[in-house]
Amino acid sequence: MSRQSATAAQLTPSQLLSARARILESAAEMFRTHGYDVSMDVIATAANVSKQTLYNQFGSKEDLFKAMIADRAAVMRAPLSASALERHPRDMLADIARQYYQHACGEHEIGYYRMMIGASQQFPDIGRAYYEAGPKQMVEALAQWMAREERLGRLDTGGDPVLAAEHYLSLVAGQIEARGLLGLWSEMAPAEMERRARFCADIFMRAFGPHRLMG
Amino acid sequence: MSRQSATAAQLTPSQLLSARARILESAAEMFRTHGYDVSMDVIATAANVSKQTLYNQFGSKEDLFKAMIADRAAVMRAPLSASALERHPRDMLADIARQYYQHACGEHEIGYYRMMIGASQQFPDIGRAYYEAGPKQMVEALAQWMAREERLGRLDTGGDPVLAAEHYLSLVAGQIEARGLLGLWSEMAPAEMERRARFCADIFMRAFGPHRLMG
DNA sequence: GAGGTGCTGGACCCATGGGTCCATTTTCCA
DNA sequence: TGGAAAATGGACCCATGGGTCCAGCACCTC
Repeated sequence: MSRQSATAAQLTPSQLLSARARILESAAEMFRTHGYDVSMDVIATAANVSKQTLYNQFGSKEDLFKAMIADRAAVMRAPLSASALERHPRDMLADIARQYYQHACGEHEIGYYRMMIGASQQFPDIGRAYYEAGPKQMVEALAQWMAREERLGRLDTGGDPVLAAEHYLSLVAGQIEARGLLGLWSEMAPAEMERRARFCADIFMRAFGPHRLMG
Repeated sequence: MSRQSATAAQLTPSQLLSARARILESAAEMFRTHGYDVSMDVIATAANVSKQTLYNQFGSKEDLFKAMIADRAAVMRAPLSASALERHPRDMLADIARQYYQHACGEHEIGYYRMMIGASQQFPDIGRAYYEAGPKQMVEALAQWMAREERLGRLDTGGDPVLAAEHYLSLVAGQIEARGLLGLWSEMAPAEMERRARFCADIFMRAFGPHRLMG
């Protein structure tokens, strides 16, 4: 009885990866969709791997989970493309919002976020790791950019670019993220994304633009 | 062998409640701190009740959980006190932020929120119920107030008070909530709360105040 | 082709936990 | 005060799931 992978014509892309990578990929998917409660059997089946191999590669469920987190963290990097830094702040900000709406608030990413939140109760260090690999990186990158714009006289954050950056990201994420975490999917249309992105950028510029009305 | 409750002098407050209320209270606490995975034995012990009583009152773990949600939802009402509606918007807004920082973003409330997020994966209808009993109520109450203020000429939300209300709440919650969900506790000092509350109100007024600079 | 290495699948062990049962005790109300 | 109703606690059933073991098979290297 030859295994599936013996029939070369039917190799799916994931089967071409090493066993370890394949396991990590499947584990991420299973953890994301089922939470930490997925059984190891399910993960093994999804990875098209025997349970024993799974335990050979990763000593325990906890270890597998942590390895997967570390693997995912590497994927989450480079959130703010350093390109096009010379555009007008309003355009840059709107673009950040657009990117967020297109990539970061879908069922996929929110699923990971939800999983991290659940896991951070069981494994406290995981919450910190996720925060520092994800949200914190975005805040810092944005704050640096804002500080630069402030020196150029194109923004006025009142000397606290970090707080301003946090506020902008909160503005963008808004209730969207909260609704997603609770499983309420609103299926934003492209036009709606565009509207919200512009709205966020406008609001921010009104509050932090160079010609502030009041001190 | 007399039971604890027979010695009247040592009755704790929770023992004075009816069995059902006591169970709900303990269940909420256990679910909050341990997630949905707490065993029924632990809940029964915490409620100082036998397992059988627990199953007599609530048919199953799932039913108990849902009953607890419903019970909690009733507690979460009345987030925006209707009093003092005639104050200056800036003060009103700052006060909302203050209330949030003092009550809604502590370990306790965030714990419930985290639990809901976890549960909404297992029981999809719970996410909606929680959202509608909690965040949505706040958004709507705030939006109504904003619409009123707009008619009075003291705010200018551009005709979308709901979006403005969502934005203000996002501004207030900001990264605080995200960090709390991931188990990162920053222990905000009162002075810091005050600073953030004022900052939020100021920012909002700059963007949505009556004398807007640009359309 | 011999032999080591590693994978497979499937049986297996055992702790946990949802849920039930029941003999006994407590409580409550007539 | 007596009896029904409800609570107790502790044994019990059984499904699930983490983790192990093992006999066989595939592959790779010398």
